[in-house]
Amino acid sequence: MALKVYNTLTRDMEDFVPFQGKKVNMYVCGPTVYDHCHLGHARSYVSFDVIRRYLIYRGYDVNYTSNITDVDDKVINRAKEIGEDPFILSRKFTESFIEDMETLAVLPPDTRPKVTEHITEIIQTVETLIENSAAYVTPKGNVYYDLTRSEGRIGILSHQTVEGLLEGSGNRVEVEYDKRYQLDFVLWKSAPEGEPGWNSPWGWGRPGWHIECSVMSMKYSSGQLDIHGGGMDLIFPHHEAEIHQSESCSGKHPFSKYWMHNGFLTIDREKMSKSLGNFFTIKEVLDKFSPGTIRFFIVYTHYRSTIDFSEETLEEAGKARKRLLNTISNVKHDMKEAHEERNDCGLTELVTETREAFINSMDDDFNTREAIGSLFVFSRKVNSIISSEKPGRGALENVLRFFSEINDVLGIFAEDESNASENMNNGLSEENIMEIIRLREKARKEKDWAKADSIRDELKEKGIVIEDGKDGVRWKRM
RNA sequence: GCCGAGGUGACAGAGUGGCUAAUGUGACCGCCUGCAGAGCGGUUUUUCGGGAGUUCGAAUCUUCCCCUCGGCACCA
Repeated sequence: MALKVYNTLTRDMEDFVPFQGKKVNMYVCGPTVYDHCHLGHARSYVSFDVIRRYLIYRGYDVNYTSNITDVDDKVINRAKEIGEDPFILSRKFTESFIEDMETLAVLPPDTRPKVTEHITEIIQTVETLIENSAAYVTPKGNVYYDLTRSEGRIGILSHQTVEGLLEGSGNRVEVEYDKRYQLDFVLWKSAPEGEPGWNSPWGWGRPGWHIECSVMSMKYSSGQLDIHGGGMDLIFPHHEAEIHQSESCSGKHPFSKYWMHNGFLTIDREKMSKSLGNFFTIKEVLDKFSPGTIRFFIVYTHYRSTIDFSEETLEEAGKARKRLLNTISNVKHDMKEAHEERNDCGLTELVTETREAFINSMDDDFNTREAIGSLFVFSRKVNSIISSEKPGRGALENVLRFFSEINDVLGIFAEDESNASENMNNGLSEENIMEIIRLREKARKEKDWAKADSIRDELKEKGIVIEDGKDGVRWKRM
């Protein structure tokens, strides 16, 4: 079965066939860094991270670019509000963003271009557009894209008619703009001296929002993309503007072969966004939930569906994920006592079956929900096998290797957690813990329950959970 | 106004023509246990917003109706 992808451009499921063989140029619109990123951003970048990882898993050579919009009216306004230098502000939030992505196990892009480092190229591109008579300069020093150049192609991505678009924009005519046609969009925006900006052939100013993505995506690919991604809110006007600009500039069609858009994250069914003020930053959510839980929460939903955020849904995700983590830790535990003998107990076949199911689901437009569903089945079966039979070392290793293979794609089993019982952190070494557990065992033998329980409580406070089982005591870090 | 998404068991959420619909949470039972928690095993929902139709057969296709939600140049 071939990999299928939903393409916003055609509104259809399509077989994924890149322009050239196994090479995939992928670009995902990055954040405007005027504040800490919120969970909605996490949703987008984690979703595309999984898509990227899966393509790699399937043998594609992925070149992944994701930008940082580090100059923009929002950045400047925010800086003004709090009396800070806009460039210092954007650098600070760029760092915050990168830190969040690392925490959530989002692989760093191959290239992470910043707008401020591409001003020359942006100006060149705008010049090219003017030369191609696809753009015009106004007396005020603004440059607009001339949409009459895209006659018949307006609404190509948003699937709206010109009338519909005009009507939609009717209520909010931007009077301060001096464009010829209501739907024209700005490529270069003149700015008063003293405001952040750059010199250009049209005077002091800044790039418009859309042009940067065209410039950077084309620069770091072969001029055409296989996949262009972003949040659904970017479909119009941002991504559509990119199509017009890029194609007018390069002459290559299509600018991007596949357009992929992730669904929103809502709170009480309302879109989480900065402008509505109903957002939680990634850092805020990290105070209450582990990175693994947050990532699992996102990956557990199909990337195009809306996810409604609440503490309950995150808690549920955490519990669900724990089931899988438990199997991993159970298998690891058994490995210690497993013999070399080749007692497979059907595990190898189970792994093969599950891998097949996983790939089938993921091939279907990255259906992570269904893919994870098959992992739960796998998990249950493995638990069942290891609790009733004694599989050999090789078979257990095979299971662990499979989990790690899955983790390469989904990134939901952070090593530090699944490995918790192996490592030492929070002040207590394994030795120490074993020592304490021996003390408690002694107390238990003497039926000194009070003492045993108090030791248990004490360990719990330090984040160590004791489980009295059939064959001895197990412990793990929370 | 224009465009779009969707209504599936207590909840969340897969499934888009065919064995009385995954999976997770919850609930219940059992195992384990000094107790507890955690863990493990099992059980639970004959049902897919409503009507009509197509079909040997539909949650899945067609049509009508009802309802919810999102986008429309700030936005992941």
